[in-house]
Amino acid sequence: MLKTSGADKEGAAERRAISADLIAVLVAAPNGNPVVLTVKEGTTLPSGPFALGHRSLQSGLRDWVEQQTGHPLGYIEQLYTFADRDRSIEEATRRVISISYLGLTREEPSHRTPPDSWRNWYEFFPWEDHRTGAPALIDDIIVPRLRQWADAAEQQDKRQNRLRRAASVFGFDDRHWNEELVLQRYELLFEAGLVEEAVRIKGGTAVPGRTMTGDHRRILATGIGRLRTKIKYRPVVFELMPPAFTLLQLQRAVEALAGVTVHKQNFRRLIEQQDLVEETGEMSADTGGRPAKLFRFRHAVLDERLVAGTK
Amino acid sequence: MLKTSGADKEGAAERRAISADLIAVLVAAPNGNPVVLTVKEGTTLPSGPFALGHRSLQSGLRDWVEQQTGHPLGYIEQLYTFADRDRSIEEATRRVISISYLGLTREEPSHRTPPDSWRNWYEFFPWEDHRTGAPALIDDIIVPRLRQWADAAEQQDKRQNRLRRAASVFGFDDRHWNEELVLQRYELLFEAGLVEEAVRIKGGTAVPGRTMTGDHRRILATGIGRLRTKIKYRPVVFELMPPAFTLLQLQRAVEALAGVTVHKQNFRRLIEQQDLVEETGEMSADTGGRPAKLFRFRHAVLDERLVAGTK
DNA sequence: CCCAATTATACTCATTGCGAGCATAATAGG
DNA sequence: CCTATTATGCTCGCAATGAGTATAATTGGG
Repeated sequence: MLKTSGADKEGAAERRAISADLIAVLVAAPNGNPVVLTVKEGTTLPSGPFALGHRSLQSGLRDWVEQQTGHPLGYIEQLYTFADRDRSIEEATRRVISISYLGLTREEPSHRTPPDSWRNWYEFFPWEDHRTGAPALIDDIIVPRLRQWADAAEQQDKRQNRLRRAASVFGFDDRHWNEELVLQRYELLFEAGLVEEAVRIKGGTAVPGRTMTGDHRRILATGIGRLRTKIKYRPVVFELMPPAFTLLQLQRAVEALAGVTVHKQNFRRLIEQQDLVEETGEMSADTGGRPAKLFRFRHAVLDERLVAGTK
Repeated sequence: MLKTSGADKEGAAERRAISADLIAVLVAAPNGNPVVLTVKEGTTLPSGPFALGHRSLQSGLRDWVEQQTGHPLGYIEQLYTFADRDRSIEEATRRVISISYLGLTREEPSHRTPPDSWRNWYEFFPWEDHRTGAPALIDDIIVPRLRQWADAAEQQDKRQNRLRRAASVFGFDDRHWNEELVLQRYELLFEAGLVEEAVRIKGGTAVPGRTMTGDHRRILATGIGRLRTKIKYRPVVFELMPPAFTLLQLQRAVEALAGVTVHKQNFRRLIEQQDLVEETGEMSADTGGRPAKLFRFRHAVLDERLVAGTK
């Protein structure tokens, strides 16, 4: 399988059968709405074959996105490379390697893209939005069905195990909700046969939540989870913000991504004591209450030190 | 470059030119020695073509490693996928995608592998071992040469920028050392022309530190950095430990990976309050001082909750 | 013009986590 | 018996953090 060196002959036939795709999870957050770019009526993440023309994966992705959306891509990060044989049916003889990326863009979804191609990502993961408390669907549907699934195991210890895992990722039986475990929750639901993608294979009925082609929803879950982790220790939210913003707008963006609310005063304390922003001098009028100062991101912090994030 | 769908015809010719490799960063820590598996006299990481026969990348890697070393692979994590055109010379017409993995193994490097194929990883990164204080080579060689490099920039602000970056990743000018920035330090040295791999291209002379083939040292840096981050929030060190160990042995393993020492009492407090281990009932005789209790990892914690690591 | 609703912003307080140190216990080896 | 070495228990103080109180400045509706 693995040899100690790269160049050998017998691998040549196999190599021909390999092709590579890029898959992008492109995120924006116009007025506190967490959205992701999709194609084909929200069923598919934008992707395509990886060609030779580009210097690197990142530059290829960046060029393509900027051309498609007309907006600069602020931040790019590689997510994961998938190459499992069961990714799709045609791969019995041919292997597709999919390299997925997370990209953040500052701008409002615009004219260049069809209006419905940016989707609120909670359509795909309705159980992930806890900004107004835990969604009813968790207690009403998900937890009971996970309990059923746990009970269905043969051995005692396996039942316990399933229940513990379920409780720990979904935060019931007084564990608390950890918003970063997006992928773990999706995988648990998949394993329990509660998402459409699993139903296709094993049968049964899924819990609510829009499905996607192939394993795209899993890739999206990976991206959201990664982003939720990242905002806590790197100032990446600013890649989603307009040049000037109020602190509440910034907070709303963080909350949109994290899917939980934060304490307003403490949020501001954190942002300010880290010197992440500076006042523009202007005020925002349309806050609906007392006018708020406008701030901009201090780009200098990126050089000064390896800074913490927003949480 | 990217299309909205995977299956199109014009990409076919290009696809044929793509091949995929796996590259492994395999780590062990026999008696507090951080070692990595290498081939070709320590110049190369084990790697080989990625074949179609396996269900997934991970299972392929696992099978291969267990067969080669005769020891089970405790933990596997994908590191990064490289596909930049300038990775090597032959790739003008053919693109090699390299998928790199980090793997941890519990056992002592053994009979199955030649004795020198496990190398202390600080041979490759002598500036990374701060267990007995900052290595002299940092103040004596690296810092002066980085200052030279910073001074060599044309514009004032670029000089400042370089100096700030250098100070921040290498922890001089009273910033403190952040052991996680392994990759950032390597990349800075590369950019400054101070590692052999850069010297090959730009000329000049490198600072001490064993070099590797192609970009293997960069991949190793990625792996070490990732592992240093990971041990802080996931209990992965235990994958490197024998079934029973003293708390000091555990601490030495953590220190070996992190490259810094930790406060003994606080370390124990942390381990115990997290319920990561349980007493075996046995005592270790050969500690050289007061006998120490032997502990084992509580595997149950992996199900119970998403636990923190050792720091 | 006043009042309710909404948002901004300044402080305070208690708890926790964590770095750092002191003190004591138990062994080996000379 | 003394010293070196390791194990282990405990305390102190600071910094970060979660949560609440109080006050200021708007808008919009009666």
